[in-house]
Amino acid sequence: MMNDDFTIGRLARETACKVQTIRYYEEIGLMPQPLRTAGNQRRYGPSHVARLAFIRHGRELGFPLDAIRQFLSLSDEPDRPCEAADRMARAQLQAVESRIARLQSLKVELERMIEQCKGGRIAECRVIEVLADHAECLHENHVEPV
Amino acid sequence: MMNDDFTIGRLARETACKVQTIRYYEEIGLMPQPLRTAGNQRRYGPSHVARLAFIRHGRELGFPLDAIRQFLSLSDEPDRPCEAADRMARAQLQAVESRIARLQSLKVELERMIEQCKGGRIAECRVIEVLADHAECLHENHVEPV
DNA sequence: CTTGAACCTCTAGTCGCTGTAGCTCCTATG
DNA sequence: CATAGGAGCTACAGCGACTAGAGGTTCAAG
Repeated sequence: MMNDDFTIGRLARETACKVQTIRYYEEIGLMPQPLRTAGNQRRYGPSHVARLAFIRHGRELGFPLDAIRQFLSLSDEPDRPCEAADRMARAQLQAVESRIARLQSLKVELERMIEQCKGGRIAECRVIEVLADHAECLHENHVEPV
Repeated sequence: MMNDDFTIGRLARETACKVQTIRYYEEIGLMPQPLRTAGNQRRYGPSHVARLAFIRHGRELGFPLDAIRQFLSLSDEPDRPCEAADRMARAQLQAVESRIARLQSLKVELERMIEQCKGGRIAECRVIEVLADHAECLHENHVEPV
């Protein structure tokens, strides 16, 4: 009926996801347990392809698996308001924006460091110097994880 | 002589680093084993403060511990050319730049997703839709890890 | 001398996979 | 029909850089 005839390898190719990753998603309950052949091999159908593509796309957009789990359960209730999905997307946007800001300030500092290094001996190396002495930085606020 | 009289907690406060993290750095050989009191507690001196500050600053600039390990061994040989340090800093800058580029394209896509969502039901939610169908994305290239 | 904050070791957990070892299964060819 | 080998299976270890907790000990102030 639902012709579940894709092997895990086929599913992996279809969705550009590694085989082990699919098994991992199953283990943590993100992908449902598929049918098995008599010889215990997994067999998938189109619904699995769609679900895995959804997950992978979410990951590519930087959502953590937990957010994706929530998106998936939201998408199971098409009549409910999409407020929650919207909120999660906005939160992710915020997270992305703050990481960009953080990386921009790192970039500036690294550039400054590199530019001032005239390629002499370690003793005069600005790169090492700046690392050694935080006071030489312009930015005090590079604290959250990169 | 070198008055090693900072406790680990004091060192942690001094460098804005957690106590466990200091012990972890010692475990992986990034920080040297300090003196111990008769009661087996660690006692640190100014050189430890400097070294840990160096490490933390490197981390804040996004360098992996391995790069920091190299910086540290470079700074032990002040007469050698600083080429290697320079190269590492440039590599880090490149990494930062490519992460910024990647995040910028995520940002655009998230904004598009959010902007088109009119806040109705899940069934019409653009956020869910875009996640479900990769073809709705403009960017094909969001593949590397965030 | 007592209290309690800070220290100690050891272990396990985080996140999202990735890799390996040592099997079994499936299918295509001879 | 036998066999080869690619693909599948489970189970577990490892990555990076910490972080958290249990359960015990030490230190310094009062």
